[in-house]
Formats: sequence, structure tokens, C-alpha cells
Amino acid sequence: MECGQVCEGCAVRDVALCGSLDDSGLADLNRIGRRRRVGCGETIAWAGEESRSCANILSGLFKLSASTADGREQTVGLLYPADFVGRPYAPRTDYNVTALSEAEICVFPRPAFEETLERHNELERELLRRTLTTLDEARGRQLMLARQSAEERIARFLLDMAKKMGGARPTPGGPQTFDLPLSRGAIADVLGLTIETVSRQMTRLKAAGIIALPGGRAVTILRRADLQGLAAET
Amino acid sequence: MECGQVCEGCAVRDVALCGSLDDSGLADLNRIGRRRRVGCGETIAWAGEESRSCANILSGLFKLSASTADGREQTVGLLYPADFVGRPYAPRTDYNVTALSEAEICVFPRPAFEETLERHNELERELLRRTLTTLDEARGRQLMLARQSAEERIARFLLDMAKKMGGARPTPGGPQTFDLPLSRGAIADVLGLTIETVSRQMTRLKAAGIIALPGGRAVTILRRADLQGLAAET
DNA sequence: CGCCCAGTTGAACGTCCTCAAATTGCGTGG
DNA sequence: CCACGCAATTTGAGGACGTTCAACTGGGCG
Repeated sequence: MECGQVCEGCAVRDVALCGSLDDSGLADLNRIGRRRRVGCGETIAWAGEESRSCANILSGLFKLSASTADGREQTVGLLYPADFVGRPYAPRTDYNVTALSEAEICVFPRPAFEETLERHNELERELLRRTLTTLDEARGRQLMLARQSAEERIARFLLDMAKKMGGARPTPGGPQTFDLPLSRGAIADVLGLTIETVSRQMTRLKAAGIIALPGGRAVTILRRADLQGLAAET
Repeated sequence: MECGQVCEGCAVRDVALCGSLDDSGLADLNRIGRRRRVGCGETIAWAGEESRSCANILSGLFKLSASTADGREQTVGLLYPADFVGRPYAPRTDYNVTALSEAEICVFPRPAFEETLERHNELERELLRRTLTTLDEARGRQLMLARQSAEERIARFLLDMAKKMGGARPTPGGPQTFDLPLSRGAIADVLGLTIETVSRQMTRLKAAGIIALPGGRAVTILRRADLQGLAAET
């Protein structure tokens, strides 16, 4: 038993940040980490509060959101299993972290995590790599939010989700069906639109025969090429 | 002479990334870095191209921009003296880097810079810290681009610029005058608006007696409190 | 002196938002 | 099993904000 009870049977052991560590490093992390279940809708960190802990996501989906003083809200990032959450090296967080589904996370107290970061160079390097990638994503979303139409945003979002979710695909290249892990409201928050606009655009895509909406949160991509045409980006 | 000809008399020696290094580390960086003048409007990195080098900005202002296939453009970050530019650990850049003024930079070949990063842990840690801060900024801009009105964006932008630029301030707390280092077009690119909207909003602020526009790119903030009221954010 | 470019101003339009109502989906309890 | 109630979603009508297109202004420089 090389890595103790927390890492034991961890679903994201190799793909998460920890994947960069050798056994001794893993033992270090294992010492300070502990698993926690998070209920759907539960917020695990609040903007403006002290940055008390960091975590790896084991399962479930989270949103990272910011809001204006008068309550307008924007999701500035989605977090999937194996993603890292938290803000090392800063006393406070600027964003809320909220579960969009039932979830499980592996939590580390921030000071202890920072010490581990300092002790294990490979962990720090991996965090740097991930942060740079996340920064690229955040910048890509700036382009979307500033310059793309509602139709383009929805098309891109559906394609992104299709990739993330996998889902049923009877014949390769054929129609793909999957469940959106977000409500219409959550989608609107991500895309910088309103619920109504999201709904209308989905309806339009359905009317155009590009997608089908079999019910619930399910989506079927019928004509992927057309959807990609609408999403046309960089 | 502890750090050779490049770092010699470097204006940002202590505030840039390099500030984290001791003399031996600095000697390492000095070996691979070289200074370069950049003309106003010159683009030093192109989206989609190979990520060949990284750099520290010694003087001048740069924009980091992304664009859609059909030419809509968005500035996703502004880079000031002492800021780091480049994308270590990735084969290509996703963004253009363009000088908005005459500038000078200290360039490192990317592979050599990455090696230095690996050899000097403190450099890597400082880059991580900076990247995390930049990520926070990028997320803040997402909120702005998605949810703030043109008026709010302009107000916030003017306040941010006033802080960055310093500028003349006859009496403490009194009116502050400074030159915007960006054209109206560049401002529009940053704020996700059009030139016309930027111009109209500036005119409105002037008409309201909140700012004055003494000519050229100069701006005077007459009633800071009111401007802050309009900018109301997180 | 006149050109040229940045900036300003004006008018019309379109996209997306707001507010409101109708509809659907789903869990609960009768 | 069906009725009910709540929440999520869809649909509709109207309006606001920012864009688009176009004309005009002013300052710098040949």
C-alpha cells in the first residue's frame, strides 16, 4: 500500500495534479488531503473570503463564478474531474466555487499544500503548466464573450460539451447524443447570455435540423458539420 | 559586474520575473537573453505560430489579442514594463502580441528559457505566482465583457489607467490628468466595444463634468467618486 | 495649403434583454 | 395510477443598448 487511505482507489490519481508525484510525494499529499462529498448546488468557496483550502476534483462538475455588486453573475470557468481548484499564494479568493452536480473532492489546507508545492518541484511545475493552459482558456472565453453572437456561443458550447461528455454514438461520425450537465440557467451564466436567449437559440438549432432535443437535458447532434460552421472561431 | 551586459542597467531588474533570481541564476538568464527594440504597432508573436521565444518587457506597452476567423478582434490582456510575455511549455501561441508604443524587450529563446526555469526553482515559482495573478485578471475581464454596460467598462478602464499611469495631480485628492497610452480603437478592442461607443461614452462623461478631455489622448478625472460609482463592480 | 488619419457626431438598425405568460417535466401525495 | 404543485423551460411582445454605416471635424505634417 504505497500511498495510504486517501489516494487509495482514487479515480483521478494519474490524471490529476498528483500524477506528477512519485510515491514519496504522494505520501506527503496523502498526509494533508481528505476526501469530501459535495452536494449539488453547494458552494465550497466564496468570493472575498479567506483562501483556506485547495482541492482536486474527483467527480462531479463545478462552476467558478464572479458577480457584480448588484448581483449580475458570470461563470468564469467550469471545473471537471481531475481539475485543480483553489488559489495558492493569495490570502483570498475572488471567485465562488459551486457544485453543479453531486461531487467529490480531495481537499488540502492551503498552507500545507503550499509547503508541499515548495518541497516537490515536479508538483509545482505541473501546476504551472495547468495554470498556463487555464489562462489560455480564460482568454479564449474573453474573445467569445466580447465578440461572438449568441448563435456562435451556443454552437461552440454544444460542441465543447459533446467532446467532454462523450455520450452515445451509434455509428462513428453519426449523430451523437449526450446529457448536458448544466441547466439552461447555468449555460446562460457560462455564455454571458440569458436563459431565454439560450432557450431560443436551442430551439432554432432544433428547427434547423442541426440538433435534436430528445427531452430532459439530452441533446443530439445531427449535423455536426453545420454546427461547426456556426461555431467558426479562431 | 555581477550580471553581465544584458541585465546591466536593466530598468525592471528587480520588479520583473528575474527579481526572484540570485546572482548565479541571473548570470544564467543573462547568457540566453538579448535586448530588442520594438516599433509601435509591430507584432512580435502571431497566433498559431510556433512559440519560439519568451520575453520580459523593459519599456512600452503591448497588447495580447485574439481574433475570430472572420477578423473580429479582442484584446485579452495588456502588458506593461516588467511583465512577462510568452507561452512556456506549449509548441504554439494562441495570441498575437503587438506593441502599442515604442518598446524594448528582453528576449529569451523558449527552450533555453524552459531549461533555466527547470534549473532555478525560484524563477519557476515566481512565474507561477504571476500566472495565477494574470489568470485572476483574465477572469475579471470575463465578468466585465459578459455583464457590464459600456458606461461601466469605460469608467473602470479610466480608473485602471489612472492608477497605472500616475500622471499629474496638483493637489492630493484633486483632479488627476494623464495620457491614455491607447488610441480609441485600442480601447475599444480591450473593452469589447466599438470605437464609436467608446467615443460617445467619453463624451457623455465629459458632458456630465466627471472627466475633462484637454486634447490629444489626455484625460482629467475631475470627480473620481462619481467615476467609481459608475464603475461599481465586484 | 491641403491631405490624411483619429476622433466625433448622427441616424437607423438589429440583437439580445426584460418582463410576462404559457407549457413541460417531475416528484409527491392522495 | 392519477392529480397536484413546483421548478425549469419555452414562447411571445416590446424595448434598450450598442452596432453599423455615413458624414463631419480637427490637428499634425508633408
